[in-house]
Amino acid sequence: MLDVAATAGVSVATVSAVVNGTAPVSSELRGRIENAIAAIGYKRNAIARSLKTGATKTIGLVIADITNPFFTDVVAVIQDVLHRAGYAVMLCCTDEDPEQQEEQISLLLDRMVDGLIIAPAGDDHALERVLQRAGIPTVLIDRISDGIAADAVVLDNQRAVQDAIDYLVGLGHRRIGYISGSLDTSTGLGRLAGYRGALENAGIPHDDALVRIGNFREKDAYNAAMQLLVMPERPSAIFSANNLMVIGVMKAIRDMGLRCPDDISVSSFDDFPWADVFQPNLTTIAQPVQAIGEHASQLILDRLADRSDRPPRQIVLSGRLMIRSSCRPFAAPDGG
Amino acid sequence: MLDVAATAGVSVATVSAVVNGTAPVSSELRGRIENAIAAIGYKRNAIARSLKTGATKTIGLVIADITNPFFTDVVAVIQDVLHRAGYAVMLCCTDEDPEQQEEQISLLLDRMVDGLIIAPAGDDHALERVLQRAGIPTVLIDRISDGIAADAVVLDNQRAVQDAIDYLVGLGHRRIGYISGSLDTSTGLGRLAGYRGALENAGIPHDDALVRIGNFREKDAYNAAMQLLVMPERPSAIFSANNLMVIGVMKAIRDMGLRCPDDISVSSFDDFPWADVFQPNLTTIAQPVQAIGEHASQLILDRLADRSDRPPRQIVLSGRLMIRSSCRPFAAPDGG
DNA sequence: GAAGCTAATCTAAACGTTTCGAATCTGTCA
DNA sequence: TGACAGATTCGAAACGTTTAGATTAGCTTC
Repeated sequence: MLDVAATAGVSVATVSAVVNGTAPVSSELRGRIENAIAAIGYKRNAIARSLKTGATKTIGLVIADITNPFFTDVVAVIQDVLHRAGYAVMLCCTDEDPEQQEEQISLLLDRMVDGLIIAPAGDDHALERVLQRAGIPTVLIDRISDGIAADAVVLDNQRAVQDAIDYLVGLGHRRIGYISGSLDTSTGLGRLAGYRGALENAGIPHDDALVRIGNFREKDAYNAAMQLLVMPERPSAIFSANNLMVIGVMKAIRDMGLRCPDDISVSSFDDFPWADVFQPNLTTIAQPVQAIGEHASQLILDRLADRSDRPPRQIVLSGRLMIRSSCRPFAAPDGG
Repeated sequence: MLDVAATAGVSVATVSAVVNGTAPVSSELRGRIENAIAAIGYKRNAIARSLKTGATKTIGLVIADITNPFFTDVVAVIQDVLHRAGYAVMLCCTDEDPEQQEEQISLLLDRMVDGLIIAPAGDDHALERVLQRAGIPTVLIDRISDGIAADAVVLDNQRAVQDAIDYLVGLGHRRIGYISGSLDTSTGLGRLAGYRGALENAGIPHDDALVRIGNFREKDAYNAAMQLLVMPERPSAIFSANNLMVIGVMKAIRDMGLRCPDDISVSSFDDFPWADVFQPNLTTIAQPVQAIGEHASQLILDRLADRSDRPPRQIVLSGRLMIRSSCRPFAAPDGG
C-alpha cells in the first residue's frame, strides 16, 4: 500500500480510502490510485487489516467427524452461505473427544475467528467455560448443552425417533433393539427418549438389555449389535441412532449369518443418498440438512451484524421418516 | 503482552522471549512473567504475530467436493497430520468449478496461508498463473496439471482401471460401458486411458458410443447411464469412474427395471465403507486414502521446513481392486 | 584496576493496515 | 478582501507482536 501511494503520489490514507470506499476521493486521485494498484498488482493484506480492525472475516466451524455424511452435508451448505456473505470458514474436527474439542476451539480463537459454529462433543462445563471467555458469537448445531446460553439449531430428536419406533411397533415388533449414541450428547439422550416414549405409549415393558451404547461409531455399534444378536430371545428389529452405526449393525447381522429384512428389521437415524438403490433399502430418518445449515449460518450472520445481546434463539426442526424396505411385519420365529 | 510486561515489571521483549523461548531469561524473571501471564490470562495474539513473522501456521486445503467420501477421508488424515505438526487447516470447496477455485484460492492467499494442498478442478492455465504469483509451497493431490511444476501425490489411475476392466473382460464381458469423469482432469483422462488400454490389450474393438461423460457427479452419471441402457445392444457391464457416479448408474439401472448383477455387471472407482454389506456388494477400486493424506502432508511440511527449491517430487500410488459380487460372468442375453 | 567477555535485559523500529484529527484548497458570502 | 464552510487530502498514531542492536551487569584475565 505504501508502494501504491508512492507511485500514485498520494498518501496511504487516501489509498486506504479508495480501496475500502470509506471516504470520498476525487475522481482524479481515484484514477491514479486504481492505475497504480493495477500496475503493481497490489492486494490488501488481510492479516494487517485484521490486526487493526479486530475482525478476520472468518468463522470457525467445529464438527465431530468429517467422515460423517450428515456433518459434511451441513458443512457444505454452511460454507456456501458464509462464503457468499464474505466469510471464510475454518473447519475443525473433534473426533467426538472433548479434549480435542477444547484444543481445536482454542486454535480457532487464537486465530481470532469472528464467530463459532459448533456441534459439541460432550463435556458441557469445559465448553461453557471456553465460550464464556471467548466472548464471540456462537451457534450450536445438532447438539446442545444445557449450561450454554447460545443460539442453536437442533432437531426434535425425540419426536423423530418416536415416529420410527411407532412405525416398527405398527409392524408388530415388540422386542426392538436400540443402538444408542453417546449419552453425553443431547442427541444421544433425545433419541433414546424417543425410543422409550414410543415403547411406553405402546404399553411395551422396557427391557434395559435391548439398549446398547454404540457411541455414534461403526465399530462400537458392531459390538453392541452383536450383543443384541446373541441374546437367547433376540430382538426382531434394531434401530440405530445414526448413520455410521447402522453400517456396524448391518455388518453384525451379516456376520451372524442373518438377513435383513428377512430375519431382522433395521432402521436408523440419518439418510443416505444411496439408500433407495442398495439392498436392503434402509428405512431412515432424514434430517433437513439444508435447513440446518441455512439457519445456523443465518443465526451467526445476524449475531455478527448486530452485536447487541438479544436472548439466544433456538431453532427446532423436524426429521422425516423415509419408509423403505428394511423393515418387515413381525412374524413369530419358526420355533415359536 | 504490554500488560504482562507491566505487571511483571519487565520489558515486552523479555516477555516475548519467555513466551517463545527464543532467548535465555533468568529463572527469576521467567517466574515473574509466568505468574503475570497466569494472573492476567494472557494469550498471544496470533494475528499480530503473523503480521510480524509473515507466517500464519495455516495451510489451505482445496478440494472439489466436501460431500465426496474420498475427499473427506483424505481431508481427515491431512488435518490430523497437520494439526499434530502445529498447523491449522482451512478447507475450501470448488464444486468442480475453475472459477470458484480461483476465488477460493484467492481467499486463502489473502489470509496468508503458509501452504496450499489442492485437488485441482480443471483449467490448468488459470491455476498455474495463480500459483505462480502466490509463491508459496503447493502440493497437488488426486489430480495434476501438466503445466504446473509442484509436488504432487496421485494414483496410477490408468493401471487401476485397467485392472478392473481386465477383470470384467476375464468374466467374458465384451461390451463394457464406461461412465467417465470430466476430461479436463488428469483423473478423468487417466482412468479413460486405462479403460481403452484394457480393451486394446484384449483385442476388443473400441466403440465410442459406450463411453459417456458423467462429470464425476451423480446426476450427470444417471443420464449417461440411461443413454447406455437404452441402446439396442446395451452393454453387459458398466464401469463408473468414481463413487458419486456409481450411485447414479445404479439408479438408472433400477429405473430401467434391470438388476445388478443379474442383468448387468457394475464396477466403479472409489470404495465405500458399506460396500460389503449392502447389495449388490460393489466391486470397486479402493484408493489408499491414508497414504495419500500422509504423503501430501509430509510433502508440504518438508517444503515448509526447507524453502530451498529442490525439484518437485511426484508420488504415484496404486489402487486396489476389491472384488465383490456386483459383477457376474457374461451370459448371452435370452434372445441371443 | 582497566579492558574484554559473556549473559541477560531493554529500547525501538518494524510488519501493513485503519482512522482520527489536522491541514489544505476552493468557492461563497458579507 | 477576509472569514467561513465544505470537500478533499494528509500525517501520524495506533493494533500486538518480533527482533536487531544497544545497554547493563557481572566475571575473567592480565
